[in-house]
Amino acid sequence: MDPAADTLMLPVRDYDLAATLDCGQAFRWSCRPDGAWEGVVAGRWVEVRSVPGGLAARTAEPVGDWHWLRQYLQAEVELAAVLRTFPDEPVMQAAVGACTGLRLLRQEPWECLASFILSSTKQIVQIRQIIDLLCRRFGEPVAVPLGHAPAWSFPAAGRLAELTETDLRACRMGFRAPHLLQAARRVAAGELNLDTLPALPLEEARAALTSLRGVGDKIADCVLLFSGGFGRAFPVDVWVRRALCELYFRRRRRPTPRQLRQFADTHFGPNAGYAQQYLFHYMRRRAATDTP
DNA sequence: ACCCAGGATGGAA
DNA sequence: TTCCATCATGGG
Repeated sequence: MDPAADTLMLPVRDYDLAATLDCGQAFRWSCRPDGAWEGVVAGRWVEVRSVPGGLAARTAEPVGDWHWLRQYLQAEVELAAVLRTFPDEPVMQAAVGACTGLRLLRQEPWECLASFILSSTKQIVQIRQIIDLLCRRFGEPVAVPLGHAPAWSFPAAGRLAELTETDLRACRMGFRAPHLLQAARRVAAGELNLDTLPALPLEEARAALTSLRGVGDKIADCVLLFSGGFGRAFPVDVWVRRALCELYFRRRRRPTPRQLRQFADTHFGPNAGYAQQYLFHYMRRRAATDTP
């Protein structure tokens, strides 16, 4: 054990690390053969593993205040209480039954916004590759355990703001490059303050985000749900649309985006975003296992 | 070769 | 309104 390392124990039950860290809400985690997950949060390398009674975390350097990780993992959330707010119907029962322990993280706003700007029409594997390239090129090296492979922070908005579109395109992000660049510049200039979004009503926060080029309702809701604490934000991507159409609109005409929004806003309750993540994970897992 | 991916946008029908 | 092409890139 590295003498410079620091550890933290988080008592929690119903926390499925694999489902949570690898379900498309965050893109920087990797699972080691021994089952531990490592990533970079708030500019620190960190390893998290499941242990009897909860989660155990380890950093490369001493940590005084663990708030950054407690905030990120949201282990104090009582999952059972969240699940109880879901509508009592067979679809949600099946979705919850398929992946107990799936949780929502509370991510850093800029990394979350930038990541989902890069997510449009990309598979999760590719999103991870793009973000990895971006961090290697423009992030800051962070301390890692002795002998460990190097790791980088997620580049700050101010760092990306000083780049050119060509620099970003070199990270294989294609037409998303100008979108990311504009977002970085507006955030760095203080024209868009991500830290104040959580205090706004959902509609206003969403409008602030969709004022960015390349950010529509779906990406905005990802940012609001995964980093802003908006429990009712409900991102509708291809998987969730598929879930809603197949599981709730079976015998009806193909719903318009407007109808889907209306349904999502009224059917799933105060933790609609949580329900959405269960549907997302449920559909993806089904697709992965059903097909030969 | 073809279709699809945690989309968004502007213009045509 | 709804439909459609386009954007860039890589996996299956």
